Amino acid sequence: MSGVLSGVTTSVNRSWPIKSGARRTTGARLCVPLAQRPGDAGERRLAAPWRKRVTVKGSLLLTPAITLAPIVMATATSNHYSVLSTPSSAPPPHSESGSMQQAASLTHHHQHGGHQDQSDEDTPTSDELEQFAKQFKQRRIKLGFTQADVGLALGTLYGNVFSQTTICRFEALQLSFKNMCKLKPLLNKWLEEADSTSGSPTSLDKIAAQGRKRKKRTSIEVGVKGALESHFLKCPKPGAAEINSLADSLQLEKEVVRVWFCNRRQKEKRMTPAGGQIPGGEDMYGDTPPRHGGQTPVQ
DNA sequence: TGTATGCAAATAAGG
DNA sequence: TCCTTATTTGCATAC
Repeated sequence: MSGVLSGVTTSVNRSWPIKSGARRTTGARLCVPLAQRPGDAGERRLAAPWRKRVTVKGSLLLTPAITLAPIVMATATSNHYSVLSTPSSAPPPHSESGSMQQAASLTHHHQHGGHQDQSDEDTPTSDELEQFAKQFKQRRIKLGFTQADVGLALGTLYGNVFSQTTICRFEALQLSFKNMCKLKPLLNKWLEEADSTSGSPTSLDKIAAQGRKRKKRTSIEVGVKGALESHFLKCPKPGAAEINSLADSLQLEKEVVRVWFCNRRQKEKRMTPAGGQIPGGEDMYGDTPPRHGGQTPVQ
């Protein structure tokens, strides 16, 4: 579906070799936070990372982040990407719809009742989010949808596709609190739709408005990346003209190259010990502005 | 086959 | 117009 990127790059192949230290080799599939890894927004890796410090409506919630480890383990159901109307596999017997209704209603806990706007009134508490995520997952599985199904369905319904990854992280509470709040209504709508198999799109269109369509992630090939890298070493902050010619020679969008350099600089800074020296010498940009008191570690 | 996760591309916000 | 910083999101791959 989203395989097409207007004319550019989206290369197909794996572009990044798995680093030897990569976590995925550790075997266990724990929700191990990678916060320690410089440069990783480690917070997100925790289940409900926000629970440990988020203040909602003035109240400070602090349940151990661990609380919400993987719940219900999916009973594997085979499938292909399908949209709402077609559950991945034969939908499991619709038993226990009782508890299934809960998730949806849970969401409306605040939202309905009044019809309030997205004001703080609407902001779910982290407990509600946790609860919703949990029940969402249970219901999704019961309905016979995979995470990928849901992601795609959101695209179909709202014009806003999400990846399996995102749905997965939502369920595992591995998104930021704000992000969770943002996705929740969409998922809840989907849930309602999925339930009322009637299939008549309700007020979905309204939500579609939010739909920003994210550019498909460009996969930069290893060779190209190498070229960028070596260029970066020589000149970490190329000017527009340089970016243009680089983009030309590498056959990348100018914007892709620009963003690559931005991200690369960002990475460089992250890897640089807090107040410290770069393993290769002084500040390579030569302009390290004493910005806002330094970089804010991402917790 | 579906789910979990590392790394990084894309985007948002403020300057 | 482009930068920095922070955050969101997904590809690729491990499990």
